[in-house]
Amino acid sequence: MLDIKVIREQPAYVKEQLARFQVDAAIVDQVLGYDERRRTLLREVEDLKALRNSVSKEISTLKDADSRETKIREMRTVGDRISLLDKEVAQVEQEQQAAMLEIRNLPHPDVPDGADDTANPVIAQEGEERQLGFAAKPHWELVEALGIVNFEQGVKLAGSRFYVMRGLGARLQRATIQWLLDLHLGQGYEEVYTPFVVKEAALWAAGQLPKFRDNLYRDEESGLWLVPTAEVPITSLYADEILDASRLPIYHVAYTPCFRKEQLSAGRDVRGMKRGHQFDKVEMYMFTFPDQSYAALEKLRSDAEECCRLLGLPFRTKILCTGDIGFGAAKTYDIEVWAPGQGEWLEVSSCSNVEAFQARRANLRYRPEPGAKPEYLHTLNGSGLGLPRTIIAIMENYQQEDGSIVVPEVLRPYMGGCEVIK
RNA sequence: GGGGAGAUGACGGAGUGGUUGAACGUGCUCGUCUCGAAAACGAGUAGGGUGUAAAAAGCCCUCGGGAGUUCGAAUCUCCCUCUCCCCGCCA
Repeated sequence: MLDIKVIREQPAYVKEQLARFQVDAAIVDQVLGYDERRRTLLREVEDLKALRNSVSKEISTLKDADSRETKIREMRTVGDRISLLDKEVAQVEQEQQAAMLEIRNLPHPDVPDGADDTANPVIAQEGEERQLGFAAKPHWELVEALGIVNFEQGVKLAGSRFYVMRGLGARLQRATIQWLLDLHLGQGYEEVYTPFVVKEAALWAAGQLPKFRDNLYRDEESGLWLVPTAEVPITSLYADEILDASRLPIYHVAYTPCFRKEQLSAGRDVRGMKRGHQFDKVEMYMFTFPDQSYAALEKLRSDAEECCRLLGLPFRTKILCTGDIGFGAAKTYDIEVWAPGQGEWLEVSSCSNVEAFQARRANLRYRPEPGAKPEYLHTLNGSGLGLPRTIIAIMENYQQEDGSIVVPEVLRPYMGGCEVIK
């Protein structure tokens, strides 16, 4: 959510920035209209309440029954007017809030214009689009031959876009999660384990709602939603709280499964494990002072890149353009790893500074100094890393001509010393 | 699933219709005292909104959440949520 003060004071700037996302300026005018009306109503109703309060006090001291009756009758009328206005205020407030929740975050000056993901500039790269000395196979062929992933069983259990991992495949996944968590612990993150279902409010706070409603799984009976990313529960970890400045910055890392309906056109990304309705992810998340969030974003990015580097995967980092950056983000880096079997770069991490966008939605603040007014803090999130794609890249990069897969050295301790999956 | 108790400020804990945004205690901050500390004493210590160039003052709202009664509600009524205890059931 944007700061209403910024909208009020710099509407032209807000409109201009939103225009870069093809967002109609009308929504800004709409918000301004609600805001103006709300404040007008507020002034009137608050004056009346002040009147009522003082007269009520007066009534309690009046001895004379007649004048007492007169005042009470007067205040009855005032009370009616107040409840009428109160309802109007509530109505306008709700409309204003609803409109505010629809407005995306404003981009950081670094964010370039661009139509879609093909316009994201590459800003760093380590490693090449490596060619193996033989015909590289896509991962779905490798895993089927090795019997470590079973796609049919996934379909049998839950339908398309689900799969079952088994044996060393399952273990490779578990090892990777474990290793990633341990790595981030060493980078200064505190591990959290959260519920995998959350209340609706958490989805609004994180900015998943209203936009991604159709992509989320929900249990009607309990009103709980399956998390699409650990970012959602972590954002609300401290919602409605005022954190002491001494606690900041807070860095968290969490493993969760992620559930997304991903209603894509049939035929797109259907092969293999690249895009399922359920996948695992290790997520990094930061709560920082506003003036430190961009330095934190660089740490986040470098911590994510370190995962790729240590796994020995060629990777490159892009900065997302206006056509690709997410709803809540002010600036985002995507990290992609090379998958020689499929012959494409796979996005394994997305690191974003959302500034105060989520903090406002989650009512998440800190107190700069004892006695000072609370301020919204900044939050950042970054995958470190997304699992199936990391595993895909591992399998496709470490495959050998005979179809076996060498286990990256850093993962071997987590695989009981296993060096090759064959 | 059945029965009972409760939800007040950072914490403990008063308060059952009229200067109670809230006694009292603890904690915290500042000051006095002290060589320094402790103790003692004094003062201060919620959030939001509106207001303002920005502040401040003033005003409004907030005693789990919502609706209601009333001139006036932390105090009365209804609904919801959550917490705790007992019984049953089950991983």
